[in-house]
Amino acid sequence: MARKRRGLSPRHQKILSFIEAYQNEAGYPPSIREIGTQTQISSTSVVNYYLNQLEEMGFLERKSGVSRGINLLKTQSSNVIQNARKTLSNLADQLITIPLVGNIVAGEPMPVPASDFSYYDPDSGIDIARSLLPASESEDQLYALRVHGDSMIDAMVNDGDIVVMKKVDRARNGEMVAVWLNDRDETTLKYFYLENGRIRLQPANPTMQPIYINDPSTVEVQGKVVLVIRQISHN
Amino acid sequence: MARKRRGLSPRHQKILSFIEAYQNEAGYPPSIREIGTQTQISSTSVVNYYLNQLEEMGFLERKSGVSRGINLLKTQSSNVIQNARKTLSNLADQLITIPLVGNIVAGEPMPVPASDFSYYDPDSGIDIARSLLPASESEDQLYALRVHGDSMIDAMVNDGDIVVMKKVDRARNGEMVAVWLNDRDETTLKYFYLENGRIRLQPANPTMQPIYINDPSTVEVQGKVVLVIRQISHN
DNA sequence: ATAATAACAGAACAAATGTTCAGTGTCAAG
DNA sequence: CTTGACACTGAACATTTGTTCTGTTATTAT
Repeated sequence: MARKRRGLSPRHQKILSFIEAYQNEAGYPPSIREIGTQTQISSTSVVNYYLNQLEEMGFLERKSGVSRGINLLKTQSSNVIQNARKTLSNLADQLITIPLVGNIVAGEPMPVPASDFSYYDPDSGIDIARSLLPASESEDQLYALRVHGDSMIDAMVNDGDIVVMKKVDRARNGEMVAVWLNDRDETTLKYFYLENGRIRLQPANPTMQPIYINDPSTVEVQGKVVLVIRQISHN
Repeated sequence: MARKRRGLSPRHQKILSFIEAYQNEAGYPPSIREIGTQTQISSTSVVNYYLNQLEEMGFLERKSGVSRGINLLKTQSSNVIQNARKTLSNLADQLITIPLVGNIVAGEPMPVPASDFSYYDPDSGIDIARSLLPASESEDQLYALRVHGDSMIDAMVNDGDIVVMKKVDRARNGEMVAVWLNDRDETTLKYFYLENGRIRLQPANPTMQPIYINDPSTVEVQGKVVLVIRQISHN
């Protein structure tokens, strides 16, 4: 047997990179003789020989009979484009738009989007960097509300703040949730704890006292709070 | 005189778009005869005639003597790339990274970046959608701090919250600022009001009382608060 | 060493392709 | 109408270019 050909020989590489450089510069592929001259190959048949190999390896396509009928397949520039596309989609992924579906007021039920609300118009949405959200949050269950009034100050949430919520119907212990209290006709934001049959709603403000609810059916969990944003307006 | 040639005739356009399509498909430009066949031009000399015109108009370059020596200059695909680049930079503009330079604690002076701190390493930065910030905010003066402890609850800011600040050394009335109180050895976040020589520092929490300071030299304005972000962690 | 295969040389050939040129028709301005 | 620029035809011609063929030289396995 003769020598094994593993991967690309220096000549293969030289030819490939020359073709690509030529193509980028001239706008069309080089001829066989031009390739030969630039890669120190004296005979056109040898260039032909290598081109056929490169075609079999899948690096290019040739059209027999046509001058300069070389179509580079795995080029550097195609990588550039692919990378750009990748970066593009990555960037797009990093920024997600969350629909601002309404206001949250203590005295009235808060708006909750329908179970499948992917069809909303983003006429009023807020843009959030993905990195601000918990890593695994599926973004299609998120919506945002603007807080109206000072009634949420025990949750450290101000008038005008934006709360980003995730649609859930049951809360786990320690999560901050928006709940509707049936017996009080009131919406509130509290940390949720279910402790041996009794619900404890703990204000975020550590100086304030929790609410205890013995009948869990009187609280309706509207969603859990994922993010609170306060934009300070300067006039 | 003869008829004026204004812009591109249908034939010019047909030839150009064919060359581009061919180039994209095959990876190399078409020959003159191929162009003629596809654009219903019977004579190679006419194709040559048009190609020379298109070259003079700057749509392509030709290398005399070389087969398929056509280099398309103003192609659609170059537009695609340009657009992608544009979109890319637009997207990048929408998302800005703000350096997280340290913690803000009531009992000690808060870190303030140097006057020109554009050279920081973004080892720990937070990404913010531009739309969340006041429109005209120049982003190079922004930095972020993480709040440590419960001492800012009168500013409605919790332990762990992130405050995005803008570097200023003087505050205007109504702005929320971080100030260092010399005589108390304390950092605090308050709304700033200068009222006939006296400074009023108003807590964000409407249930709390303001601080009045008669000697303006005892307060050092460290920056104004632009945004407050609270990430609710779910374990 | 020897055989087999890969790598290369050189030249001849044929096909593809660009170039040129002598004409023809058309249209609009003078 | 005449003229001249423009649009176009057809074909011949000259190069460029890919292809092929014969042969030589290196490399490697047995």
